[in-house]
Amino acid sequence: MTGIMHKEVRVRFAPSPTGYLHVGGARTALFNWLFARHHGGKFILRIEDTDFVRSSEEMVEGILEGLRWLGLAWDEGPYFQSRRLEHYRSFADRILKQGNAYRCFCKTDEHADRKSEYPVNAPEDAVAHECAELTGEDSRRRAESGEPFAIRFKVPPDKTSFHDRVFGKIEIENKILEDFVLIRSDGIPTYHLVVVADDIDMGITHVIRGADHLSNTPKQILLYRAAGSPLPDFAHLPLILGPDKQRLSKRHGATSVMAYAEMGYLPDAFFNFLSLLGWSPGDDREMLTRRELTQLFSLEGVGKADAVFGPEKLDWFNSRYLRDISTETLRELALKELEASGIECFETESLDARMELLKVRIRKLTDFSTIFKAFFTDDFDYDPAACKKFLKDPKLQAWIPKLHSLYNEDREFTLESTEAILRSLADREGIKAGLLINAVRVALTGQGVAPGLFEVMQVLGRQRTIDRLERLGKYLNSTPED
RNA sequence: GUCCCCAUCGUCUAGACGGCCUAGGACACCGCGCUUUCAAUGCGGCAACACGGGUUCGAAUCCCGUUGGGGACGCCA
Repeated sequence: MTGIMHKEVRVRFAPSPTGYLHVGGARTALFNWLFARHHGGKFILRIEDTDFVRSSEEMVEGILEGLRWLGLAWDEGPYFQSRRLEHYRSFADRILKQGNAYRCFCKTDEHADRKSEYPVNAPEDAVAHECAELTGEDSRRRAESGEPFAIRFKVPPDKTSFHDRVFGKIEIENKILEDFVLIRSDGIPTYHLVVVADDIDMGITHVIRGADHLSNTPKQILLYRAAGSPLPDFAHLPLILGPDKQRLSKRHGATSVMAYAEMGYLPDAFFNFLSLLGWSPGDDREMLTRRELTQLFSLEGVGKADAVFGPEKLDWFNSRYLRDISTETLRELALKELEASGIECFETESLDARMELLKVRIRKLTDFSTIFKAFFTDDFDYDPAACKKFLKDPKLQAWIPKLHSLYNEDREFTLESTEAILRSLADREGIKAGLLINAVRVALTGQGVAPGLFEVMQVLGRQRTIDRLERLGKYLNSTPED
């Protein structure tokens, strides 16, 4: 156990499958992964599913899916705590035999009562447990007679302190700690026990987890001591909060990692964004590859203050990654997105040209099936705002058919010819070209904003351009002026 | 209520030994340029050391207090 392996860094991500992988958990996993990779160590996945009521198989799958999407491959596991119950029991027995724990025969609701009282009583110290005073003889006899009991850790007097790699020295008075349960009366071990037992067992060298565990750490340290095991390094990560500075929750919208996948974010962008939440390389760099991140990551760069999860910057990262991606990859992603949205894409030949036009304008993959839908299907609507802005001139009713027939006669239909035709029509009519251009943009894309109009014509092709002009003509005729 | 922790622009943050900080970068936002709209891009702008005391020749950086925020106090994890 010790010896040859003692230098290898071993970290773990230990989610409980009572929900999907949320951004906070993902960030924790990410930092663990980065730390392991940086040190050439192992990243272990452990599922903490000792809460049988709330845990589910489905959630486990969801968590694995999220980790895979983010590209956080684990080196060992997943280990399931629900399959190691015997192990924890023997760990607890050992503590019990040593006299560092005792059987508690109280009913569970007795403690519930006491708990409801304590904000009123505001006791200095934790409530005492009379079962701690039971003699070994009594205790054993009652246990053997079949009376149900829990096993509680006997918190020793004095103080407990430790050095956290991000928060520094943490110290508490042990008397504020209640004798906590190790094994419930139904025989199922609790979190504090399993986490310590497993971390010892799996040779975890660095416990990197959310700061919500900071005040639980002293209890666990007591357990390490009782077990006679050396302490791992602890590094608690500041929490991720919602824009209202409250703990991130469903109220804040999407908190599940897979929701971001579905909204069209790229895993690399999300990865990069997450890596900068609570950590900084120390300089101004922000666009960082996994490789760079791995090289740069260190616990020293982790800040202490909680971070607000603001999606605007994620959007920016995403658009940057989208822009830098290869056309082939983008094409595949676009096709996947269109398929998922039930859009049948026409003319796959000019797809790459369309990608080129669109890539600097999209912020999310879903933009392909929403605002830029008209680049892939004829089944699109005119954006009401665009109509209001660009189709209001009644003369358009005459100009659009003219343009339609001009393009119909234009055999070349090149970038140059299409532009020349439109501009000369504008000249003859004595109007600004922009007026026509904007209207035609609505005709071709349904939107008020799009890539350069004549380039759009090229990627759509002559026939489609003509058809769409005709469609606009009909639309203008059928719409009563206002 | 008790204990623990945190505190730089709206947001993410840089800011090792206190002086290089009239506090830097990025996102967002606002102008201007480019332009057929948008995006991209270039330039410029707005905007922070929570507050109060110390220590010091000198503090965003150290100490104390206040305020604010978060977390933990379960036979949940």
